[in-house]
Order: sequence, then structure tokens, then C-alpha cells
Amino acid sequence: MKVSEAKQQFISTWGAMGTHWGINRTMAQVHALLMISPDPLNQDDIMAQLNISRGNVNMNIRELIDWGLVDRVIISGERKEYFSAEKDIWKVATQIIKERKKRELDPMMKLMDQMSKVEGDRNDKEVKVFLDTVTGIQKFGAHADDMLGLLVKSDENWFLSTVLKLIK
Amino acid sequence: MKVSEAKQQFISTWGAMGTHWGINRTMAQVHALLMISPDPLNQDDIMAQLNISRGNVNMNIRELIDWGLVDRVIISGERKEYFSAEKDIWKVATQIIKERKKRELDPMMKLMDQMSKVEGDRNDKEVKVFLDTVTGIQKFGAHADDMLGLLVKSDENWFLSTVLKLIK
DNA sequence: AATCATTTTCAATATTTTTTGAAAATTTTA
DNA sequence: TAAAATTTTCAAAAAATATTGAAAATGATT
Repeated sequence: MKVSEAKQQFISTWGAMGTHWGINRTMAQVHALLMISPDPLNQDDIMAQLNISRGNVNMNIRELIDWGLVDRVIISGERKEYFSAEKDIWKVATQIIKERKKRELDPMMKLMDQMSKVEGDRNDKEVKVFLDTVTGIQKFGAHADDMLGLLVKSDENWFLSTVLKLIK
Repeated sequence: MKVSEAKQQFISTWGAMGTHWGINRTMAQVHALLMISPDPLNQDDIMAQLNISRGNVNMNIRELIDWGLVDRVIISGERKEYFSAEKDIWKVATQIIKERKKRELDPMMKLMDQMSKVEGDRNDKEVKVFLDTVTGIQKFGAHADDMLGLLVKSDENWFLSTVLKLIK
């Protein structure tokens, strides 16, 4: 496989993967493109490479910056804005996990807290099953939280790799 | 908050959460409804509770069965089919993780393997950055795999909770 | 085997999400 | 400060996705 071909494939796959994870296909493609670009790109570069409109590039880039996955880069002597993506995949993952936790897990857990205070007779089967589900999610959430923290740290932790293999 | 109100809220939140994770809103709602239902429900029950058509219920139930999250239940004396969802949230999570790994992570890693064999000069910056990205994803994927295995097992493993807290 | 009950399918429709592109806003240059 | 370059916005159009509902298929009962 040639490099140019492989790059196309990479971008397209990363985009498809994005849709499975609740991320806009184009946003994921822009991200992929920037990850494998040795140098920062500007809006026109991205438009040309992905065959999409200026407005589309602009919106998705903004979103990527919002997620902390892409940075604006100033190139001296250049008038246009350039963009580059974090290339260390660990940092990318860490960033995504942090954001999703903040945007999704935290609010969900807050809601579960409220729901666990629901009024009703605990001997009622309806109420019991509902509360059990809520409590289960709460416990799971706390654990998942620890787990994600662990994933983020495990890269740098020599001890952990050993433990992981051991338990597996 | 009253139970009926809380249930509605739960279903709606679980549905919204689903869309963030690449899951059809209705499918997530049906799942939520079944999780908090003390007894199995049939198609008509689900239609009534969620205000959706028969065809829609049918398709989403089938998908949930496909994911291993819902089971058909035979109720003796009843002619209709009934459905129930796994209520242990750990089993639910385990099942989802297993399925997503199989459907998404595994094929992605296979593709990365192919891409790592791309032809081209490794001194070329273009090629180098591309290969570094691919390699990074491969390493991350392997690690994430271990990690998911760990998450799945950690529920039953007394030792792990300690380690988790320790490292945090 | 005919009738009734239930489930499944799928073309048509509705809804949601994404994309476009031109106008407006902003920034830079002269 | 006017003109040129660039970025941003957002209403309208296009595309993708989800939903409906009625007809067909399947299964159960008499």
C-alpha cells in the first residue's frame, strides 16, 4: 500500500469510527488529517484535502479546539491561521476521556443522585427495581471513574503494566 | 420526585446518553424501560409506554437482542412474546464492552497492522509522522484491550479495588 | 385447512443532522 | 481609514437516519 493511499484510508476509517462514538464524521476526519500531517494546515488546505466547504471546516475545527484536540498555530509571515493536532495518542485519549467524563459521566451521576432520593415504598417491587438500577449505575460510575483515571496514568506507570498482565 | 416521574426521567436521560455514544435514541429508551421494569414486557406494552410504532419496537428489540442486552421470555399461558433486560449493570457494561471491542476495536487494530506495512522511505517526514501515528494507535489499542479486560474482571477482584485506590 | 393472533418486513414519510455558500464580521495591511 | 484578506455565521439545501403503518409472513387454535 502506498502512503497516499494509506493516508486516505486512515482518514476515512477514523471518520467512520467517529460516527460509532457519537462524533461527527467530518470532525473525526479533520482530526485524522491533522494527526498525520507533519506540518500545521490552514482552512484552505483542509478544504482541499477533504473536499468540504469552508463553513464546514470552520465549525469542525472550532469544535476540535473546544475539545482540546487541536491548537491554533501562528506561523510568522503568514496571514492565515494554521492548525495542528496533538500527535501523542495517549494525550489525545486522555483529553477525550476527561472531556467526556465532564460532559457526560458527571451530569449523569448527578442525576442518579437525585433519582436515588425518589419517594415511594421500598417494599413496592416497582420502586425496588428502579432504585436497584439507579444504585447499580452509581456504583458502576464511581468504579469507571477510578478506572479511567487509571488508564490515563497507566502509560507512565511501570508497576501497573505488570499488574495488568498478572490479573489478565 | 415521584416514582412515575423519575422513571420517565430515567428513560429520557438514558436515551439522550445513547445518542452521545452512537446508539439510537429509541433503542436506548427501550433498554432503559426494560431495565427498570420488574416484569417482562411485550411489544404492546413498549409501544404504549414509549409512544412508538410496532415496527419501531420490533426493530429495536431485535437489535438489543443482537447486542445480548435483552432476552425473549416465554410466559406460559401467554401467546405474546415477552422481553426482559439484564438488570445487573456490570453484566450490561461487560456485554457492551465485549461487543464494541469485537465490532470496532478489533477491526480497527487489524487495519492499523496493514497500514504499518505501508511502503515508503522512513526518512521522509510524511511517512514518519504517519507511521508514528499508526504505531501509537497500535500500542494504545493493546493497552486499552488489557484495560477493558481488567474492568470486566475488576468487579469480582478484591485485590484490584485496593490497587486502584492506591495508584489514584 | 381456515381463522385468528402475533410478528416481521419495508417502501414511504418524517425527523434530525450535516453541509453549503454567500453575506456579515473581523482582522490585517497599506 | 479604506481596501483587501481572512474568518465566522447561519438560513437554506442536502444527506443521513429514524419512524410509521399497512401488507406479508409466521405461528397457534379450532
